[in-house]
Amino acid sequence: MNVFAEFQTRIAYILSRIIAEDRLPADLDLSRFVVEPPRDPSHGDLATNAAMVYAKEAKASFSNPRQLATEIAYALAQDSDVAQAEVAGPGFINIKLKPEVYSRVLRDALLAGLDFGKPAASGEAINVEYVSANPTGPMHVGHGRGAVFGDALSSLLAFAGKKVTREYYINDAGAQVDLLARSAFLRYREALGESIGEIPEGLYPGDYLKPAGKALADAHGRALLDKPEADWLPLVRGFAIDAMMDMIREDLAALNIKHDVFFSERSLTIKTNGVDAVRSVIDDLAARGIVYQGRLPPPKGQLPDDWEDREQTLFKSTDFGDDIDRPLIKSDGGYTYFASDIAYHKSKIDRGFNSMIDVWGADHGGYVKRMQAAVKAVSGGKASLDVKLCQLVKLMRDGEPVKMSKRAGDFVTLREVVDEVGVDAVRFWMLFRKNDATLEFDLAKVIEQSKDNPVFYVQYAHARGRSVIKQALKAFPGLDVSTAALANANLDLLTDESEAGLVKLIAQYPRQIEAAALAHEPHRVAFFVHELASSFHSHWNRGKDQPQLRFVNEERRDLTCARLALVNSLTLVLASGLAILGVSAPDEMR
RNA sequence: GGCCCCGUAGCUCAGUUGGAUAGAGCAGCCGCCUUCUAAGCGGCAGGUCACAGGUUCGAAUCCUGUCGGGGUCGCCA
Repeated sequence: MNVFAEFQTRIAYILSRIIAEDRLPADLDLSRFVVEPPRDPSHGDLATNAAMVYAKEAKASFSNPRQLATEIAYALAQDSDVAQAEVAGPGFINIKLKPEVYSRVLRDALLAGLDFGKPAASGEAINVEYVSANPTGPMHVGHGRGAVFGDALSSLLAFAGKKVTREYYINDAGAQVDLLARSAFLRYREALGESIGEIPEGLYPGDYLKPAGKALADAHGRALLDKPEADWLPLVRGFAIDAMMDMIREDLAALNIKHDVFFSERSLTIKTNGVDAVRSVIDDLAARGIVYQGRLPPPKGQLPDDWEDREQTLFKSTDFGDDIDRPLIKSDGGYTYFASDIAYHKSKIDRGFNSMIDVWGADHGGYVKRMQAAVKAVSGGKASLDVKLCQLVKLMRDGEPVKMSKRAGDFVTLREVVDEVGVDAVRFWMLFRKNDATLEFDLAKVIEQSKDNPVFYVQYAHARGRSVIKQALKAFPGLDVSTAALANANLDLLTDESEAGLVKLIAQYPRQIEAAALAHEPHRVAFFVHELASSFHSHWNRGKDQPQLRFVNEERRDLTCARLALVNSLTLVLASGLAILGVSAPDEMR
């Protein structure tokens, strides 16, 4: 039950009656106004700006917004759930609900359990592509942010009733995987006892390739040593990519992240009937006249020293909102990354996704417009692509940046960080920030189990709630604390203002979920559970000075049950929110 | 130079898609454990929402420009 959504509907109905009387235009967009909690709680439980939003359209029949507001408020006051509806300021309508509405919400939350706040499933298929780190080495912290963000966003959307496919795009087709293969081949020779010396500049020097080299030696003995590169490269490449993907999957598993689909870029360049998927898209677009041969102006600012003005195959992305047309074929005749990316997104569309989200690093920001242009072109405007850019992670320790050696292979891996601070802390910390703001990740702070750390703060609230229920069982042995039983408690006994505040916050959960899912912003869930935890801790502490407010009251079984109902639904909402974030909700923290 | 993101309290950040008197947490100061977990709570102090215009009943939020920080700029991925 979402009281905000319900009143949105009821107010829309009131407006439609006014429309029926020809006092508002028939084509009024009834989704323009909002119903939200007023910033100042003394204003009531709900506030709507409906009268002000439609001020212009109302001019003909109403002398000012307040007059329209007065009429809506009058109609609202007849609603059996409304205690009071009054006009304030320039035309706000403040609504006070009858207490039993909140009893209903609470009962609803208990019975729905972890499904509370879940809207009716729309079943819309949505593809979320995230991580997509190159299969050339272990994941670093920056990858981790995108991974956690994409995973939480997927969970959020799934909770909001979408059919979510979590996808990983393996960049296994570029020059970087050939370098990987050469690097692995060196490790192979090393495993066979050769002294390989320093890894040459440009290859991947990390020790993580040693096991792959060893495995190659075990599988092929000395058979590859004397062959020319052209003969061993595809084999070693495939082998090394598999090894790297296994490693990346392990890194992801350490963060409880799983993908449904691993999509290989290389598979797009495999020919069936003489044509590969990339060629086929280019041909399609060319047939429609939006791929052409032409010249690009040289880039502004500093000119690359190897700039060569030449005619090339261009996609007319300017027709679809991009600033410049984009090349599809490299000077060596291979496809550009963009070309295969068009084929890749077409594959998503062909697989039934009209709604796609890509999670990228901020360094790919310049790529967003062309990709969206391509999706528009390929789908004929039917499909939409939202790109979420995750900003840099600044890794710190005690306020000092963690030094990362320039020499590759010596960076701090995601795995090291997870092992040091734990999954819950990494995930929450990365989600407790908007994706497009840079993230300061201080290992010392993240690991600190204290008030300084929002992870433990929220988890503690959950544990504390569970503990209250345990304590209640001591005072009332055999008490039925199942959600079904608690839903039957006399919830009207929750009359204290601070208790009511908690219930009202719980009532906001469905609305927060809806907004977060709509905006593709999982951080809102993190902030919401934090706020809920804060209100709970605050209320709990009131019981210190005012023992009559404590949850467990040995003389009042009925009151205790009502309060346990509150605590129970509160822990359910915390657990639900934390589950979306992929953070555990422990029953105790000692 | 073009494009994208950011600029809110000393620091790290929220701000319900344009709403009412801009909020948290740290850091600072003053309090609270014979209390269902003090991993907690209450209070004080802290602001020209970078700047200047514009849009309207109403702007931290939208538009234009300026300044500052970051990213990116044919064939890398």
